Amino acid sequence: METQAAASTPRGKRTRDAIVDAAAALMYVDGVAGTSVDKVLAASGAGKSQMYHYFKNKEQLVGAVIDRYLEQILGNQPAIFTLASWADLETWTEQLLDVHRRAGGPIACPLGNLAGEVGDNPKLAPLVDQAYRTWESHLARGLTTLRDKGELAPDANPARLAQAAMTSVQGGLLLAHIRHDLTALEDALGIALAYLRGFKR
Amino acid sequence: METQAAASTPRGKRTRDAIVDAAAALMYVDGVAGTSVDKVLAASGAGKSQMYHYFKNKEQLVGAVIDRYLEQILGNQPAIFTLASWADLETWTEQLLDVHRRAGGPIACPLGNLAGEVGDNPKLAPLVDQAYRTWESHLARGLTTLRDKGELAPDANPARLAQAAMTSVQGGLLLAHIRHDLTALEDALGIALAYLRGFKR
DNA sequence: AGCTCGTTGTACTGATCGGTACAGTGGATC
DNA sequence: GATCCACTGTACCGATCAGTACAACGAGCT
Repeated sequence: METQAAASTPRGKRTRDAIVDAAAALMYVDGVAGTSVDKVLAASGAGKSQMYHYFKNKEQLVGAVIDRYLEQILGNQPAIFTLASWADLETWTEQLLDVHRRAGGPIACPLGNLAGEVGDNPKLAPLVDQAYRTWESHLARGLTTLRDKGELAPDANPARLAQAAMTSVQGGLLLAHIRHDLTALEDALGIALAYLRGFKR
Repeated sequence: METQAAASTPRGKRTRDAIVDAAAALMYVDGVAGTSVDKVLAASGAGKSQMYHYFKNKEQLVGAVIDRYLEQILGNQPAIFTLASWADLETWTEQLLDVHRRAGGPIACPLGNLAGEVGDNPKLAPLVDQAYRTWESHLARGLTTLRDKGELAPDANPARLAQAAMTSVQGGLLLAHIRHDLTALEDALGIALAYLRGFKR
């Protein structure tokens, strides 16, 4: 048993989810190290035995939180799953902005927040990396669709363009975060879209 | 005595600097919360009484570290102080890349790493914000120079363009960090430069 | 020499950390 | 209704955390 972290009962699944949800919410605001296991359990109403029943250690919990973040992020930008036109790309950027316009919490990407702290943790860094790659792959797939439909130049590289778009999203969110001002993200997305349109066919 | 953190003797200054240097290096890799005061003191060879002689608490040490990061960053891209032509801008991006090409440590912006963790700390977040604004202001000043020389469109907004460039730098560095691959930064800087050149006159 | 004050070393404290031990409990299955 | 096992509650552990107490040092000044 290496991975552990399974729940075989509906009740167990609910408890496990509650722990991950509480951890995700707390770590979004206070960071990984700033969120103790005890706080997570207090917030989720679970006991310590549950936590260590489902997770080998805190690191593994953080791993589950990273997965949860990816789910939340993609769930907040559903247009990314069906990108097939330039209008869809605009819709996608609008969804991205809307998430943070209705922001209750801080303006920030939960994965981006983790990136600095988790940085070079040998167990966690690959998980963050993978999450970003998954996110980006949806973008790349959409751009490939556009290219196949002849709306994007045949020599355009969807993977590379997708990475460029991701850098804009992340940079824009980072600046918007520390400035408490969405303008940085709006501009960054505008520039990214303009750049992509440069490959319009 | 609110700020404390002064050294009035050469010896004291050396000790204080050693503490800040050690803290800066450790926090770059392990993050703020992951770097205990004890580790900093062990690495700097100082004792606890020194630390609390020069800093009221750990938070204030982190404040000094943020300032140190800004000094290091600007010191690594001296072209930013004398931007006066399009060639200077290219030189600047090259310096930015060179820093991380000879990287011993991780590919990352120390301020960007902090951004996620410090996030919404009421004392530290403003310091990170201010550091970024200072950094960006040098860029804006350079763009203003270009505009005044007639090499940039008169209606171009240097502050806004500078912010756009910063988002590219930060986004590129974040992706390059988690991918251990400078390509993301190279592309981001290339796109940023191309965007700026769109306002060339 | 003696005084002063910035500076230093070491020992300590109470709180909190991640993680463990262990005795249960409750609902499904036979 | 006995059994089984996933699940739960609580008490506890050693380590480490940020921060404090306090006695001493040492260089410049008079």
